[in-house]
Amino acid sequence: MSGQPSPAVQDYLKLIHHLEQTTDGPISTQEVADGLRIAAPPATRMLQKMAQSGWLDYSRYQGVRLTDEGRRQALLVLRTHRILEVYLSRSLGYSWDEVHDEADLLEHAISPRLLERLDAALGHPTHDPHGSPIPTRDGHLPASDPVLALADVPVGESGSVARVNDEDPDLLRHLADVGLVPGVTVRRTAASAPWGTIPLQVEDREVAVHAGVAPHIFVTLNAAPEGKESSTDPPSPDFNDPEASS
Amino acid sequence: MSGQPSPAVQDYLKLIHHLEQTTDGPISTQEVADGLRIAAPPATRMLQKMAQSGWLDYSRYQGVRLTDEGRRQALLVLRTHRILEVYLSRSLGYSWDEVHDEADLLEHAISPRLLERLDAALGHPTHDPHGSPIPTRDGHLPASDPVLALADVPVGESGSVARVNDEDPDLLRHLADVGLVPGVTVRRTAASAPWGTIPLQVEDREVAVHAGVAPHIFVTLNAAPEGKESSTDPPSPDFNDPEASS
DNA sequence: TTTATTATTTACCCGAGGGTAAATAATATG
DNA sequence: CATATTATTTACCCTCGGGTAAATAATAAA
Repeated sequence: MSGQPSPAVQDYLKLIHHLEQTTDGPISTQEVADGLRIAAPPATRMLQKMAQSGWLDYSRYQGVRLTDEGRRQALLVLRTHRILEVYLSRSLGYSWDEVHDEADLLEHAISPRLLERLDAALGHPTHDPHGSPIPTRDGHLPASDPVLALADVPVGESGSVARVNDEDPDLLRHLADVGLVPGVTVRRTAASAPWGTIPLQVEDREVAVHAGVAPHIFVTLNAAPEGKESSTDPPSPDFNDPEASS
Repeated sequence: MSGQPSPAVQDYLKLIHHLEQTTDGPISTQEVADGLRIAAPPATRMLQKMAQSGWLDYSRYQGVRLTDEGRRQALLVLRTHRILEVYLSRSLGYSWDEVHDEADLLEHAISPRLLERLDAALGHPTHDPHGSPIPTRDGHLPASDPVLALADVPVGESGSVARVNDEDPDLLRHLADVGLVPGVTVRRTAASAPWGTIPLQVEDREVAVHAGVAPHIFVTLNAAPEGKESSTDPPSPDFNDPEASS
């Protein structure tokens, strides 16, 4: 049903997939309209049409859910987006707070062939610069290790930064400044200090971040809960290395 | 007037500029419609609208001409297109017969910022892989040396390939095969042989091309009309090096 | 110079994807 | 439980950029 989705449909699919990641129920028309910064009526109409095309399950007044085919398409768009992010970051010197907007511009214009060329030139990266996994060519997300928000890491425990929230460029710049990028080892050295500050050990440095940033950083806890013992090192496959900041 | 032209308007501007290169009178509605592979009526309507926006001079039944502002815009699109061609060719291993289509896909999506980054990364190239000059950032074409179609080069004369027609991928593949790429030295060794074949000396090799290809190759004649004497070598500034063929 | 041919234009239609205003369903509140 | 509020939907509008059919102007041929 419906060959290649239009750029607009791709944007809807991408957004709905994103919203489904952080919501369990169906996605409301309102959330979609807000996310795309358009009015609700055109969103309703588009969702109905996309349901007819088989991308969504839609029931009046109840919101939408991606179908399997819709999810596959969404993941293909996401694959394009994230490969472009890696390319902009690694090959063109973009900092990781700049890549998102530029990838949004390019993701609907690039040919499948160029995409695969970029992917190959990059050595088939598995994660984007923020640590988000890159879906496979056939539209599936490989299962990833369980992660924990840094806010929920118990005091004393350490782990490896797996992914950071990429929605706020200001946050990304700050994280680059303090060295909280995917792949680094981080340790909660103490309970939250007064004035909402969280003391951390990032690699060898002691830093303190505002409590508000902790929920946006996701780590994989180290196997050994105590001591400096690190059993096997490579839980981080091929993380890229976004430069510090602009 | 009219801030950023839409992708469609950009395509019209680019085509009209191209047609003006090989036609002296105004460009007819028919030529535009044919060039864009659309029907004449929508072309008429669009040309009228573009005239209102100040891109074109249009008079009923008489065809169109680019205004200065229209030409400037067309050259900016061409700049984007050609820088992308150089990038695809040099940095991503595209052969010179593949770059055109891919550049067409990307030229409307790339941000000005990324474009300037590519331009800088390439060292501000002055010509695309086919030898066509790249317009400047402010939308002007630097004056270039006079060229002569290989078909019009007198027997015995030699010159340097400045530019080749980039409209036919098959022709481009053939030219790459025989080594007729921008920058090489070519010499007409004899008059056209029978069966429409033209004998040439390309660098050190003797080749013969079909007479039909000669009008699509443009050379700058060497100062010295005879002998192997080549006065000063660098009339070709920074030509890129498209690989042989796929 | 009249006529046939071709190019151009006008007057329409279409789908895509935005917008508003108003009706209706769902939900929260008194 | 009745009512106020909010979300959703329907019914309509718009622009953009394609399309056809038919009228008209320009041009070539008889």
